Parts: sequence; structure tokens; C-alpha cells
Amino acid sequence: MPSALPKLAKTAEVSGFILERTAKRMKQFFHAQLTLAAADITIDQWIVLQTLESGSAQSQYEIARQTFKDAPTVTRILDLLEQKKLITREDDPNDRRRYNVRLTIHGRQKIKDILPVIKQARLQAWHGLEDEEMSTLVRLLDKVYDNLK
Amino acid sequence: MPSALPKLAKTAEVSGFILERTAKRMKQFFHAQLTLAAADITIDQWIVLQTLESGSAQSQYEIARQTFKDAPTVTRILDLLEQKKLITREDDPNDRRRYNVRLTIHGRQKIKDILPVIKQARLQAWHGLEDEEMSTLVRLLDKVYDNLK
DNA sequence: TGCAAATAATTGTTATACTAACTATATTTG
DNA sequence: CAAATATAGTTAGTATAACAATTATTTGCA
Repeated sequence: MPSALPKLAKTAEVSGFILERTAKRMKQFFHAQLTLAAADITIDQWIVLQTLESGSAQSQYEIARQTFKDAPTVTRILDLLEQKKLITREDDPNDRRRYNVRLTIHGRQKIKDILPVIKQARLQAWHGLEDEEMSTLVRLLDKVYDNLK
Repeated sequence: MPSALPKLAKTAEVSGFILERTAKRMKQFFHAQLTLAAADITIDQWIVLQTLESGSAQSQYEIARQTFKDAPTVTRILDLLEQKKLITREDDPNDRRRYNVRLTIHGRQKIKDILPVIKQARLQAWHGLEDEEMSTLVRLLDKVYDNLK
């Protein structure tokens, strides 16, 4: 029976596709929930806001690192968040190349308003997955991630 | 011990992030491999080419459905592939709204040239994952995908 | 038959991503 | 200390992606 090898190759062929498809759908879904809630921010803007929420101000470099976005992308997302008055850029007194990016009060309020929407969306996304399945999924995805470093 | 519930919430919080991170890295990696091989196409253009490879000409609607891209995205990717003379759009004699999209000889050659690069990249991406792990991953991703329909 | 609804594709707008090139400032090192 | 190098951030160009609106054509049904 010569089907073992072809089957393996076939799996590798579709897995990348399934991965991308799911990630895309997830993004679409969260984006749709934000639109529905009239959140007036995108999911990527949300990711940046949430990164800032931990407390202290952060450089754009640090934001890029934590969100896995690149520097130009962070620049533009921050431009939009600044327009919406959700963040400010302050000059860093110790390094004049840098900004310290901070949430405004308005930005903190936005997070408070939107968090329930995000939590609800997460519930739906992971519905029916056991605890153990979740950690298996994360473990396998991390393995792939490490393979591509 | 009150850690069971928080741990669950925490997992749901990071899983979407891990999923997106891995999908993004995968895309970056394949894109980098194509660039390295001077393939002169992007990964999304590759996905469309590969969809066309099965043989018969296809409508843009069909390409969109199979690749999970939307119609405008397919239109623009095909514009680029047409510029590069890798595909042609022929009028469909039975339905004047449609095009039959076909690979050119040049397009078929491009696939032949690039396939080894893609196969090698797949090997690296899925390195160290058992057969069973692969199918588990696909099963779990599909479950999430279905949750978001 | 005739008209409303559905379908295929395009165009326009906004956002994200990658690359490259650029400015300004800091750091290293010879 | 000065020159080379590295780092932080921005700008520009191209590609992908979602959404909405538009055009042309076909289908469905009264």
C-alpha cells in the first residue's frame, strides 16, 4: 500500500493553508466584533493599546517587539491612535531619538469599554476546546514558530 | 488553590496571539524563501498560481473561494500575474460576466521552478512534528475555524 | 415576457506589512 | 576626541486585505 508517504506530504501541504485560514478568520471575526460594538478601532490598534496597558510608557521599539509588528507599522498605528487621542508620544529626556508612548485617560477608558467585547469573542473562538487541547495547540504552534526562527 | 480559572483565561488570552504570531511568521518565512530564490512572485501570488495548476481554467469567483481570498483581492493578484504573463484572462463564451483564467506556459514553468523551494520550506516548517501531531493541529485549528463561521 | 434579484468582476478607500532609504541621535572604537 | 557604526523613528513604494459601491450580465419568478 503506497499511500503512507503521499498522505504525509499531503498533510504538510494543507497544514500551512489551514493555519493561515484560521488565523485570517480569527482576525476577521475579532474585527467584526469590534465594528459591531462601534469600537472605532481596529484589532491591530487594540493589540497595541493592550500592550501599553501594562503601565509604564514604552518606546516604539519595545511596542514593535512585543506585538511582533515592524517599526513602520507601529509608527502608523500610533499615528492613528494619536489622532484618536488614545495615546501620546512624549520626548524621552534620556534619549532624544525616542518617544515614550503613553495611554491617555481616554485610551484607558477605551480599553475598559472594549475588553468585554474581546473576552466574549475569545469565548466563542475557543468554545468546545478542552484545557488540554488548548495547551496542545499552543505547544504545536510554538514548535512551528521555533522552526522558522 | 484559586489558580485553575485564571490559568484558563490566561490561555485563551494568549492563544489568539500565538496563532496569529505563527501564521505571520510562516508567511514571512515563505516570502523570504521566495525572495531568496529570486522567484519574482509573492506567496499570495504563489497560492493563486497553485490553485490554477490543477488543469482546467477557472473563474475568479472559484479562485476566490478556493483560496479564501475575497473578489477584489483576487482581481488585483491576477492583474499582477497577468502583467508578469503568468496567467491569461479569456472571456467565457457562456457567461459574459466571467473570465476563464488560465496558466500560460510561462506560468506552468514558474510553478515547476518554484515548487522545490516551497517543498523545502514546508519541510522546515513542520520539522519535528509527528504525523499524529500534524493531524491534531489541523483538527484543533478546524474546530476554531468552525467556531467563527 | 419582463422585471427584480442574484452573480461576476472591478474600482475606491482605509489599514496592515515588508523593504529600502533617510534623518537624527547615541555608542563604540581607534 | 573624531570617525565609523548602531539605533530609533519616519517616509515612500508596493502588495495584501476588508468593505462598500458600481457595472454588466444572467437567472428566477410572477
